[in-house]
Amino acid sequence: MTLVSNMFSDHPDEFKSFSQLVAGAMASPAAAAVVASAHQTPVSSVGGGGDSLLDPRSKQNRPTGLMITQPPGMFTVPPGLSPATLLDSPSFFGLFSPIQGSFGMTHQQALAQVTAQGNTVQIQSGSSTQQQTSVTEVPSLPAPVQDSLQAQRVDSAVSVYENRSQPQNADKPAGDGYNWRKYGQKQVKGSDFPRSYYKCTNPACPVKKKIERSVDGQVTKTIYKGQHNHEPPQNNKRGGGNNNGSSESSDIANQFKTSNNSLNKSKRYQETS
DNA sequence: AGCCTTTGACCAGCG
DNA sequence: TCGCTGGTCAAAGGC
Repeated sequence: MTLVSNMFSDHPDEFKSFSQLVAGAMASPAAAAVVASAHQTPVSSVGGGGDSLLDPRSKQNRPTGLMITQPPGMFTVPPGLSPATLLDSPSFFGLFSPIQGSFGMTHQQALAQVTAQGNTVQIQSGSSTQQQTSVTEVPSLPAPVQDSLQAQRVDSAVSVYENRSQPQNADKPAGDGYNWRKYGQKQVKGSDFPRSYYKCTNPACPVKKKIERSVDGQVTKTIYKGQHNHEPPQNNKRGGGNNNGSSESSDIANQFKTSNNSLNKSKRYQETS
């Protein structure tokens, strides 16, 4: 984080376009992890362990095209961390504690607090082996899901370091602590790659995620979204569109809307696994 | 048998 | 009002 922050602030004229910026970021795996997270809310920034991302010079010097808006309550974590392992990580709560005033709280307390807030967590992931910067948004987990994931998180915590150096597999994303079922795929406007839609297979789990993958199978973007426990159950009406009653999902969808011409939904891509 | 993926169709939101 | 777009459903087929 600090490395990139310094890169922006020390060389304000060095990156003038998105491609230049990405190229520069890719030169450093650590830098790649924060390319798209340049603009953070205060909550987002605490993960950097300080004020490195709050440097006003950084904001001024970045091209506007790079700016990615984020809903409040999102923050970034290093590549390779899964939602489940993230929740189990002491550093995860360290990310929240400065804002929440929860220094010294237990994992259970912090977990409950985060869940109650219904925050969405955004993870930026990238590696030297990936040509795209991955964006992962992770929802806070509903309590039933947290319970069901307790055992899984033990294994996830062990494997997190192994995963860091490996490309993500969107088709078999069980490594993030969830079991997913794909329920749709579509070519979306403004994206070069098809977007796949996954649901958590756990009946008590409202979490969904969208994954965009490049033609060579690399994950370019992962967006998690979840529903709060107090929200009404989903309408099972066929073809419901945004009829799940979740305002959050609309916000996230709008976050990635663009004005480019579309490739119709009929255009499908065959994913390889 | 059960779960998963694929994919055409449907629907709501939005400009 | 209408067309575009993203998100979802559900039948069909595969494993």
